Amino acid sequence: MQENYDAQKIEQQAQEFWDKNQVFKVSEEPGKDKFYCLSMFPYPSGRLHMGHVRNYSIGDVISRYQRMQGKNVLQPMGWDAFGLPAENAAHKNNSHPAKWTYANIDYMRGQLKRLGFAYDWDRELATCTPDYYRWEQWLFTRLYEKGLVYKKNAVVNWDPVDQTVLANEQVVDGRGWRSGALVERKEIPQWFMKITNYADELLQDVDKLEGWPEQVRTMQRNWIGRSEGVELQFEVPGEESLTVYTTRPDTLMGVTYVAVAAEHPLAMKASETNAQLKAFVSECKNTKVAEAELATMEKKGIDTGIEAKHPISGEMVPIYVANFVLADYGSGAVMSVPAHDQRDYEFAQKYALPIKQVIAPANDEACDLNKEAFVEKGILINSAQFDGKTSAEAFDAIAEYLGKQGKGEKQVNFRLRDWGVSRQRYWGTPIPMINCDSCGSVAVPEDQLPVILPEDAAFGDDVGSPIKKMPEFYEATCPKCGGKAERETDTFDTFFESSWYYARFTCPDADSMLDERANYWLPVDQYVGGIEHAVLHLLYARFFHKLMRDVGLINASDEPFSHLLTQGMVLKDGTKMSKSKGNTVDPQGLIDKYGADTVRLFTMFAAPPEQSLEWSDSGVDGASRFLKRLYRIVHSHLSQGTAPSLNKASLSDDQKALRLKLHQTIQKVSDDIGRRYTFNTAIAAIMELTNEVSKFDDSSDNGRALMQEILEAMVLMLSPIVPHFSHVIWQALGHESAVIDESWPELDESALVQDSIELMVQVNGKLRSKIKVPADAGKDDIEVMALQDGNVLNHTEGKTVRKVIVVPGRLVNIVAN
RNA sequence: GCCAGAGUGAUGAAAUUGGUAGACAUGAGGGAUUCAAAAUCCCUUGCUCGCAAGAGCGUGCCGGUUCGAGUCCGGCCUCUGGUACCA
Repeated sequence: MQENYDAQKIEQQAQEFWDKNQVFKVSEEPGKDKFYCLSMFPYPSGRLHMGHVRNYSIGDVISRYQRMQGKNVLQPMGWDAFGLPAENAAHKNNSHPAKWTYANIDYMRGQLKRLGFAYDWDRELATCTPDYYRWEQWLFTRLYEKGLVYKKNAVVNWDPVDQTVLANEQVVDGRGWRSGALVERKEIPQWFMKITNYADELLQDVDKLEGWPEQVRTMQRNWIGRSEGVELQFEVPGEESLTVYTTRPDTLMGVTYVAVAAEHPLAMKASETNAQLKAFVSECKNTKVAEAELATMEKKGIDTGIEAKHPISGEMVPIYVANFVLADYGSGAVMSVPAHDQRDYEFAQKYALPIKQVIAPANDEACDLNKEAFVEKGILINSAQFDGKTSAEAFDAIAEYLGKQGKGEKQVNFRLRDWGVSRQRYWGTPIPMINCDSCGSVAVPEDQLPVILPEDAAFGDDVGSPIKKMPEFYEATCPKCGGKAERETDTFDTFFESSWYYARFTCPDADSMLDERANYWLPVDQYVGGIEHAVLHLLYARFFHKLMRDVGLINASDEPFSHLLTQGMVLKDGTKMSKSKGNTVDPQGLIDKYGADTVRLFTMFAAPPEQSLEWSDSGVDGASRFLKRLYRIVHSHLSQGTAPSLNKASLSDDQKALRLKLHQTIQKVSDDIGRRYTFNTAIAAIMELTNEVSKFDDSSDNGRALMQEILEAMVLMLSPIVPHFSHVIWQALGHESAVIDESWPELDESALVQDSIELMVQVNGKLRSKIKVPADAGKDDIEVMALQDGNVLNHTEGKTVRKVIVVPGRLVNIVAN
């Protein structure tokens, strides 16, 4: 063994061994417990950033730990390769998205290999290859046949100067980021997937996800947002009735106006003869298509001059056009009850609309309608025949009344909207549809798939998707009538690709979307990724899993990910590290300077995985110091020759104490890595043990034997975290085998037995002393010992002891006054 | 706005089920070693008072529950993520 720790050399040596012996390659082994550990695959943005290193280190630690538990572990890696940044880079560099993407993949693959992650690289996939995306085109056409896909108009951000659709992040202060033009909302036809058909199942199955963090389950539930309410109609003389949905039908008698979206047909019609209204509708066009924008902007509205008839009272109420009503959600119209809804209240105050109280507080709750709306439930007043009913009773009574009149009925509603999958971009999967003048939308037949994205498209500074200007791409023949038709030039939302990659990894070379191998490996046992994906990506992947199940591709599971670890963000200067913010720390420099193991160790040590990690360059030194120190300890131990075997029966007190520490450490580290996933405290425990070991100077046979036992256990426990270091040290410690094939160290319960333990003694909840008691001491004995303690007597003198609380193994609290 | 988190020394953090607040590490200060430096090793390090023993205070803010609260409850403040076309 070389005297000094040379990370670069050791890491090269370990990696050559892994490569040569193909140790990460894995196949189905029926009869052996499988463990599928997946880290969210990266978008190939150029270089790895610290968030990647953190994410993949976590996944690798879990994978290697599970392998040491004897599991058949699958850990794959691939590339989420379609997306907007590639197009932006292509425009900027006058290059091509494909070229940029593939170059990034090559570079980043090298970085991942350099970090020593135990991936089965034979399963690598990139979503921008036809071999991959053809199967989602195939699924889409199947779903079209099943009626789960449809086309409708939806609003996008439109840049009137560049004549292109903008992503929300491309809209800065209401203007296009390139042109600076005021962005307009524009309705265009787009493809949708009926995720709402699965809303009930997606919601109910959240209950099954016991291996998920509670916060993510809550976010999923809230996002789906099931509510029970009533859908009802307001007649509009001479026009179509307005349909509205409310979760508070008990407040129906308090409706004083109705609001519709600017894009609503009624608004459009009224604005034809009303210049002021027309100007307002036009102004409403200048808001970005983002919920946060709509929710925080100043609420404005204008009277259409049209009135609607209240379905119960028959009174006429004004119809307003309001900028906060979503056109493509629900019916584009809402009823307003200013007395019992805060937003309606503020709107009514602003436009001097009547505020009619119809709910009185049931208890002594505050209700001052001069100050704010009363939003709690209560007892109905001013509601004709419904007066005196509770809100709950009125809910049913009003729904029943409306039902009899044919003006409404109870309805379950979801906040979740259908998934719009069309993107007006180039670098994505072509949507496999053909538009025929006589047949309408026709799916591309299976034998004509894949629809290949032309990678030779011209890509200059001209914005917009080049395939929209490529006749050789869009000119097509209608599969139904054989007539001239046009191919869809929109591409899929990139969430499409990331919604099923986890399944494709089980059979990346299958000549169908999935084959039987999927049922062996799925579901993913442990999924690891950023908390930013807590809602959308995870929901879409759950949806896809159910879709693939329902077309018969998966039969053994209803959910894709049984355990989820949501890794916190790596922050720099208090904000997310990301390429778009330009505050990334390049891990490459650290790897070059310290080696992969130090970078991995520091990343795991700096914070628990679920917590955000504020990056600081200092601290990496500490990780490096620890490895050097441990290396020196091993070197010095080995320089004394081969250690004899341990005689457990004749341990000295010091040896016993150190062996206790060792097995306490094994117990803690096993729990921290195996159950808690708190790698930082696992490492801290090993560091503590190292500190004890370096104070231990004992060259007796049993001393050296104990040292060997400790060093071997430490190397095994560290091997998931610093695998190169551990690979080399393990062999130096005299083993022929590779550490990656070893089992996790075993706990010796007998080493944990202690004769006496220390208890804290409090007087009135304040720590006053510590006492040492026999491990098997009874409560009464402990109480007596505590009360006799010198400093305890100082604090109880002149007082009466009222109560003594003994918490076994922990503390004694004496209550005295 | 809404949904979900977070807030503890100079810094990253620990405290797992309501039971020693600050483990482990960084930084800083002091010392050893060295011609010198680097590296390494040892000691000190929440604040205040005290020679010391020890005492008081201390986990974003205000209040509550409890023998006991960083942890539970109510109300705030600040920051972070998501908010359906960034991924």
